[in-house]
Amino acid sequence: MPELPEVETVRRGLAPVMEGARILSVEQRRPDLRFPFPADFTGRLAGRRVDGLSRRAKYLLAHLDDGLTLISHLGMSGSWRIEADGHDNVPGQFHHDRSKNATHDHVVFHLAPKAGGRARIVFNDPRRFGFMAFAESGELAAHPLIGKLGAEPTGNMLDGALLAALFGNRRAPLKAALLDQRLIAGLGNIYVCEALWRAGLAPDRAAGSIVAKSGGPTTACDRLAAAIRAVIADAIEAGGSSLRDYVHADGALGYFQHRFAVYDREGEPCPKLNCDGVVLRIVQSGRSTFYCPSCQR
DNA sequence: CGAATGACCTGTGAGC
DNA sequence: TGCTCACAGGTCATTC
Repeated sequence: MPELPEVETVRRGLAPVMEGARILSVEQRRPDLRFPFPADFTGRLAGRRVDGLSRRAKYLLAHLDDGLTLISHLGMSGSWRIEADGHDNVPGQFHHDRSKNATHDHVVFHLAPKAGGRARIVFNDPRRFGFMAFAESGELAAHPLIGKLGAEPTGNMLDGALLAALFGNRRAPLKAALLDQRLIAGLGNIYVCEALWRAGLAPDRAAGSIVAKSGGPTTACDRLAAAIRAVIADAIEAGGSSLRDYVHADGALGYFQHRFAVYDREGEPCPKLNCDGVVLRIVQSGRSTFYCPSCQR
């Protein structure tokens, strides 16, 4: 369920255990997820120390002490969980109650955390749309999965001018343009719906149509950029959002925001102040879009 | 090149 | 209870 905020939340959950930890061994329980695992996957990880854990768009990046980067993606249903390993206690961790069956536990990392003790982190993914890959030392920026990603929707990079430049004369609907990871990287179906609602823009408008010919003080592109950043920042702050089978890295469910302004709220009143619209569901390029036809134009 | 479609895979909830 | 169907937060490959 992971869009950027969920991946960032996972990163923050994993970092205290993974960063500085030595990888003792890795269990790989099947030959592939969405793609085959890299050659000698477990062999290249065993014995390495994790220098840092970062994120690019929806990719989680583990930087190893020999320069190798482990790239992982959660797909639609992937999750990580942390468990104590052996009899040692890992400080601050971690239940493994969760009557979750282990059927879809595909990869297990056995770690010696910096803080001491033993931990294991487990990658679970029922639908197996997730995957793992390596970027060789020095090749991360040009990696096929990473190199063509667009702007991060966090921080100051994303503003109205950038959106105007990206959208140009594109005829694709706003919804499709915002989902295109080559333009902005990290938005998914939920946060695109939410951002368009916040910006008051209809999802089926051509992306190019919101680019002002001669700009007023605040253009539609400015509003949209601000809305995207706010939606993402709020979600990261809330610890990400979850539905159904998403599991927080430390197993803490119920931590997340479960309600959205328009996403999955077909037929409900638009929550915007003084708007009497009703949330509509339409299908764009095969995926549900939720929006308010009254205040999104 | 941009845009639209199907494919990948399992689980869940709704409706009968 | 059990069956079938529609649908699910992502990306890639193929086609026009």
